[in-house]
Amino acid sequence: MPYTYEYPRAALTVDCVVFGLDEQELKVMLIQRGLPPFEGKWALPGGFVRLEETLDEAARRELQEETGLTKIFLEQLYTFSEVDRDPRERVVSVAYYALVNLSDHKVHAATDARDAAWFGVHDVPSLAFDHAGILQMALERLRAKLRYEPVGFELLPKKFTLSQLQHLYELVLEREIDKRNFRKRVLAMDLLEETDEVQQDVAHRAARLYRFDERKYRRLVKTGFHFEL
Amino acid sequence: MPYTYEYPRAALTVDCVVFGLDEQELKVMLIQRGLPPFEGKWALPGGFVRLEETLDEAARRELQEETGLTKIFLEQLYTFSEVDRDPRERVVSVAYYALVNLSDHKVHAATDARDAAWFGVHDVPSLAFDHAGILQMALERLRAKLRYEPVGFELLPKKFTLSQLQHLYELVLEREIDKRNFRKRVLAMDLLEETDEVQQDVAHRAARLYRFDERKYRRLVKTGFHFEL
DNA sequence: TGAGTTAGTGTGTATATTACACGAACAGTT
DNA sequence: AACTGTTCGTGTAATATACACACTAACTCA
Repeated sequence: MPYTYEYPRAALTVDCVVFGLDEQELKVMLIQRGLPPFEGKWALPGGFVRLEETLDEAARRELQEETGLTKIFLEQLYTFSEVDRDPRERVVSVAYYALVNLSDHKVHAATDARDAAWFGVHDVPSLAFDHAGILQMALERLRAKLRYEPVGFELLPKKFTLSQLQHLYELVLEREIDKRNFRKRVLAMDLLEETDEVQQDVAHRAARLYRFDERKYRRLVKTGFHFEL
Repeated sequence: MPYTYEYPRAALTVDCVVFGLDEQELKVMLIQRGLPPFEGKWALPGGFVRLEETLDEAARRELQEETGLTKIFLEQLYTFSEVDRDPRERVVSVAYYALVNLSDHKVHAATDARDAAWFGVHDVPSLAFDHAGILQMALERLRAKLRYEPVGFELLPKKFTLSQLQHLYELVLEREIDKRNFRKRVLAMDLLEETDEVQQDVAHRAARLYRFDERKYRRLVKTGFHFEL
């Protein structure tokens, strides 16, 4: 069943840059393409937008279909529109970036992807389309956001230690942070709730677990509070 | 000449939020629609994206066609995709925001717009489509950017006084700023070049004119410098 | 020459940021 | 039971930054 229009139209896709945090590294999810163009190449998960869904919905649906990820942090990044970015025809792609914590979400490849896998952000293979550029922009955005919005917690389990949090900041921002000053600043914001639990199964003194109090954050924002780390 | 596709496609448009600065107020450019839907209503300038142009190019072309504005600061804002945002059919719109200085650019309405005019941002009429939401987001973005990127200069003439600059910050951020501290901070960044000219035709002591040194800014950014006001 | 208006300037105080090191806690090993 | 290895958790002093604040200078116009 063909669809006909008076003027030519670009195809519209979404692409997702999914970041995850591992003990040692910031990772990004890639899928190996099972279909042309760029068959066999690694690419960002994504696909065509349907007429009855918004872009956000399309991004979530594609993530679910291709990687099994659901209910994760997802935010629009930028819309890429170079005329020749897809060799087949004119395709405009709205890029999203997503944050997941690797301990809670196991990834499985599906449908039109041969395989899905995590790559260290400094160790990604050559990518299909203009996906390298999209990844680059997503990284810059993540680094910027981390400083003035509490998005980092999305990369950690619900309960985490202050060291894990610091480690995350060090990995993403690629600079060392002083432990005492970091803890002072974080706790001074009064957005972390101390739980009565500690880390399990570590071969050294166990660290206290904290939880990010998102309600409190939202309340404070309305009164002019401004997150900053 | 019809264009046929295997799957249905959304139409793709760009919409531009053009900000301008007047002595008293931050203004936004609106056009009065000359065609349905929303005929006669005020709306953001914009229109359909052609297959042979990028989104940036489309935004610049539409601005040129509808308002005569060229060579202005223009940056992508967000892509809006609510399924029913256009009553005719599915239309996805990529929003841009632009900054112009009113003294150098005179606006004239054209083509499919009945009229183009500036409105104070706190005094806009009811707008077509979801343009009120787009304007809202553009304002938030402008306020945020003003603080950590030197975009404010785009709203001023090439040579301006420190008072004009301060006035701009006060108008956009909607708070008063201490004169001495503001001048200290601005000059400490060492990005303004003092000209040997002063204001003309004022009925009081004339202020010195300054110029923003964009080259210097770009150079500094590469070495890790971070604008902040 | 006097009135009105904006330009231009410095200092002290409070607050925030930085740099920095060691004893406590716990698991595992001998 | 003692020892080893590892991470946890904590405070202070020095420095830098942010803030509050008021008067004289320069100019136009009546």
